[in-house]
Amino acid sequence: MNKKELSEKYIEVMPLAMRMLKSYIRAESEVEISFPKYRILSEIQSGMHTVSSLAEVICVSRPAISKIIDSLVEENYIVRLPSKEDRRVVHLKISPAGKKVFKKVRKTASQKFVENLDDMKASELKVFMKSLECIEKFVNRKR
Amino acid sequence: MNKKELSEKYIEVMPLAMRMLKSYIRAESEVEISFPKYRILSEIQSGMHTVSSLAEVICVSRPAISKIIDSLVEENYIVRLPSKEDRRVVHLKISPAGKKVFKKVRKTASQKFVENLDDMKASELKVFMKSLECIEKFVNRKR
DNA sequence: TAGGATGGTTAACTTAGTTAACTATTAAGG
DNA sequence: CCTTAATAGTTAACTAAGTTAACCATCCTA
Repeated sequence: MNKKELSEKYIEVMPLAMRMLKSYIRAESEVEISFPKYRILSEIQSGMHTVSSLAEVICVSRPAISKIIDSLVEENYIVRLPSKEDRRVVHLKISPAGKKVFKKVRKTASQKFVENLDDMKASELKVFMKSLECIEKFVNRKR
Repeated sequence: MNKKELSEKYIEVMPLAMRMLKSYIRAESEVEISFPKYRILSEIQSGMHTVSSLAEVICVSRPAISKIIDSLVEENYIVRLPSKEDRRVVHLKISPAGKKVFKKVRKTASQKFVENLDDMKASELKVFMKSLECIEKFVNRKR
């Protein structure tokens, strides 16, 4: 197995896979949301509730996060809550509206995705899942 | 196998995989190049030599491609050659400098990638390759 | 208690994308 | 032929998302 070949395949495939995903996220006709915003909502829900932690997990600068937060606050999808313990930090909380949008977008994306899977056999699905887990293992090694 | 689970895994893993790739492309310290530019150089070399064909394969609007081409021409990495047969079309050709940069960046990215693989066994590499092929098959179905 | 570290924001800028409108050219039907 | 439609590319005007540098407020620590 040629490692160089492998890396070239990776370089070839990932942008396509990512583009497909983005098109799913943005395919929601009623509630439009960008992919970065979707990711932020998602991460906040799974416990990342400060600008710094978001910046770290998404691997983006803090000002970038701060600006997207501005826009999400503007849209009433999240609220900024200054911390009592440490007055430098601002806790980010998803609003009911934000939760609703997030769920809707996730559902639509998931449906689109599933549509694309509908003629796959169980065995193929299993292979697909294993593939994703393999990629996941790769991106998570050596942090 | 739960299809919804599968889609959620996909949504989780792909952004990470993509971010890793981008960091490799931009890791070249001497010759810095953005990922979209890298992709365009890559596609031109594999035969896509008009704005339209690039826009289609990269799934981006033609004006977007046209503008990046402007910048690549400015940097002397590619040249625009008006076609003789059809005077509407402009053929894009990579310059020696462009080829050099592309190769250098690809080499660096590939090295970084390979570094990350170095403790993988042959069998694991094979699984990885199969995984990428699986993803590839998925993104290429139903066009 | 002074000095450095941390958390967040603002400012100024760049890149990459969008749609709409335009020019030039080619293809096609009556 | 000649008008009309389609195609290739660019320009214009705009937006989103990213960068670095600089700044303020707060907290920690020697």
